[in-house]
Amino acid sequence: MTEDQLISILRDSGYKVTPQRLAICNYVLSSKEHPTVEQIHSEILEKNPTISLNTIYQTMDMLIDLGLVQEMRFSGSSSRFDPNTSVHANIICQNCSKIRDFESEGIRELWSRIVMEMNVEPLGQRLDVYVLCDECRK
Amino acid sequence: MTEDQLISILRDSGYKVTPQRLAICNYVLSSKEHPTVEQIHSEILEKNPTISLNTIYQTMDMLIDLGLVQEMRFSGSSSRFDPNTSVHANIICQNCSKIRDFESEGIRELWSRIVMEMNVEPLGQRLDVYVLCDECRK
DNA sequence: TTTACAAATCGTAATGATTACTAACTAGTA
DNA sequence: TACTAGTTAGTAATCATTACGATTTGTAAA
Ligand SMILES: [Mn+2]
Ligand SMILES: [Mn+2]
Ligand SMILES: [Zn+2]
Ligand SMILES: [Zn+2]
Repeated sequence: MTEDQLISILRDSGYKVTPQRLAICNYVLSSKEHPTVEQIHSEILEKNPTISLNTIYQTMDMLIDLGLVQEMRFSGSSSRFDPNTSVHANIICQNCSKIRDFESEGIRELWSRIVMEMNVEPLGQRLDVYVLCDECRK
Repeated sequence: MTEDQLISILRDSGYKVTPQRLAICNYVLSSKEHPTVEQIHSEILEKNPTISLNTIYQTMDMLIDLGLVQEMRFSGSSSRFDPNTSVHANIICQNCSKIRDFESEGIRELWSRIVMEMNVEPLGQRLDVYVLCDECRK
């Protein structure tokens, strides 16, 4: 998504466009790390040294409201945020907590069959697979 | 699972068999509600009026260690515990938070294909579908 | 451009679920 | 029966998240 597109979405939904929001959105929406608020905060702090942790929380609430990110809660750690809201699997290492996305035509197709079998209208989904990643298996 | 089987599992794993543990396990392992610690606690209190909330937490940790339950964290509410650790989907109402399990040969088969495509050795999984349940759609 | 105002931000306080601690208790064993 | 390591209950501490309020700012109307 371009910055102009993002700005349109914010304005259309009645959200004001602020430098803080742009900085946070730019980082989060392009992130592959499924970052925590703390990670987002320390990243943004480098260029915007007065930004509040609270603003990160509020902006994540906004992004959730807009359907642009999904919150993922875990035991033993704080929430992580996923800008990929399409059907995909999160491959999560039980040891180091790294998360890798897996997306494919196959998984979308198979998941849509499962949804059909369940006979529901999904508003969203969370498909986690818990593994030991290659590094942690060594 | 019978109580005798449960007792064997506890003993074999070096856990002592206490009345508190039996009461909690009997309730949780047969529950379909994906209960919270609070729900478990108030349920157990009726027959065991001095049981501590802390004991519920510790027993849940034990059940997780034994692989007999899975913890599910959510935004806006406390953890819920699922005694069904096999491959299944949790159909979760975004409005009233009720959770319904969906299990079938189809979903197990399709999920195993997805796992094959991902080329991982799963230690577990969490398949959530977010919906509005029949009641909440009215 | 200036003004008005609702919304956003920041810093901090409050909340609440979870975890840590510890003295008293008990299941399992010899 | 007596011993001991593990367990429990009660409570205190933690810490991620949410609530609050004074100040600032984006937006749109004048
Ligand atoms: Mn993801
Ligand atoms: Mn379930
Ligand atoms: Zn790892
Ligand atoms: Zn509902």
